[in-house]
Amino acid sequence: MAQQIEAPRRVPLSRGRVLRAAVALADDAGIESLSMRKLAEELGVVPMALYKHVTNKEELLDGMIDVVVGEIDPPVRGTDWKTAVRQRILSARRALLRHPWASRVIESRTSATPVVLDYMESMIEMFRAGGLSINLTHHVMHTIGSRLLGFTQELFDDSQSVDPEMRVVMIREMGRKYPYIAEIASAASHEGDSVVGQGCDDQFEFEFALDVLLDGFERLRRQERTSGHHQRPQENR
Amino acid sequence: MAQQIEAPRRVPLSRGRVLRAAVALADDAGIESLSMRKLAEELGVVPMALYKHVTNKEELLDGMIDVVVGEIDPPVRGTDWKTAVRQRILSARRALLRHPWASRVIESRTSATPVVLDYMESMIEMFRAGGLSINLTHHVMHTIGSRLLGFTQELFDDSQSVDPEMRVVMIREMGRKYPYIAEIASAASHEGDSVVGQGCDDQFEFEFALDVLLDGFERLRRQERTSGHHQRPQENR
DNA sequence: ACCTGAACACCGTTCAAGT
DNA sequence: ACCTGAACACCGTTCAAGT
Repeated sequence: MAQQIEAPRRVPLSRGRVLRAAVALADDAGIESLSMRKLAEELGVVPMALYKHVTNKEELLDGMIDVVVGEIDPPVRGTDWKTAVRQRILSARRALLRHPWASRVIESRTSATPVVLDYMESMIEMFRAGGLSINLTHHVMHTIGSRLLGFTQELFDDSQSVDPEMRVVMIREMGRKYPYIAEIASAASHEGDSVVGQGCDDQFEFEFALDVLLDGFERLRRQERTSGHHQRPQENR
Repeated sequence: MAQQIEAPRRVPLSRGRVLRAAVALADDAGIESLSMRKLAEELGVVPMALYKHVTNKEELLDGMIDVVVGEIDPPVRGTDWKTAVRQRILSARRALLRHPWASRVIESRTSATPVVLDYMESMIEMFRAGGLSINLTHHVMHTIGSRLLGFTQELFDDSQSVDPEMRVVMIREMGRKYPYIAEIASAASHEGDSVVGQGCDDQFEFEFALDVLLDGFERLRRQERTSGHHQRPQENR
């Protein structure tokens, strides 16, 4: 009868369970504290037991990305290509914001998994259905880059929150050496209603950039249809 | 007299020498084999000696980025803002291509060094001098993101070279599950003269994307000047 | 055949002992 | 006061020994 009490969580390990536990651990404790050893401990298992379901840590990370990409909504039907693409990418962004570690892990990936390829395939299909040529779609995919999955490579991380007073002091301080940066930082503090009083409205910036791109693509698509062939945005050389 | 022979390279360590050695080591052996211990060995020094010139590995990486950013040409004078920005960013790209590890290290950085802030400050100055408002410049900086330093966050790494025959086989193989991706990959193989017969012309793709963005910014700048205030790219909501 | 403990070959960094 | 060897607290993964 002691047996019943002793081994209660004999849920057998599976790839799915390993991946879900890894995602949960990264969500809670941060990606930097996700190690094979800690994950094993979390699952009440010896480290080497993980290697039965995942060949190494790289593949574990690949699998975790697959979980996140799996959360992206399928394309909506019955609208123009631009609206459909826009909505899908914003859905991807929502998935990514739920897992703050995901964008950094995606950046570190060296090759795409089948799940990621599926996503890319269906995004390409949306552009092609919208009437973009193969070549234009190709360039569009390169141009949109990581935004396709709902994030942007920002040059610096301004996500750390500082209280408004402190922020004003920092901006004034900065203004001595970097007047132009300070000007922007200061303007960002007062701008829209949605800005909480500090830093940038990331969602606004993301959508702004996305719309610059989509509008540019639409313009190129129209050029293509009238001129009959694809051409560079402008002759800039 | 043995002394003269024994200690020939008594060049004293300095922050500059440490950073330059680190850059050289990363260039030669790859960023993944840059460790404090190996760098110390390279300099003929005990690991702990490095910590006199660099407080930890993070700061070493920051310093390495500063070396790369220091290689970017200053802005050219006497042209319109778009040409000047374009040329500067292409110079940044050249610096980055000389140090293939740099873009990944930049991605991993959490805050900007003074050298990087200097660069950003002078880029903002270029947009402002071109007549973009503070707010528009702000959004432009977010939109351009990592391209400001000459690279793009690509979703997958197609840099590994495969011989053309192998490539054709891979594309056909892929075509079964991912017809749209294969279509693009196949088109890319035959496209321009500059394409070496496989994969994408990264330089073309970079400039294409850059021009989509710069043209979009110029359009918004003109809108601003006629309407008197800044507005979203289009009313897309 | 499966599972797993110990060990290997590394890390970045602390710290106390040596000069 | 400076320098540095050894040690600490981790890694991911191999491998051989145990069941």
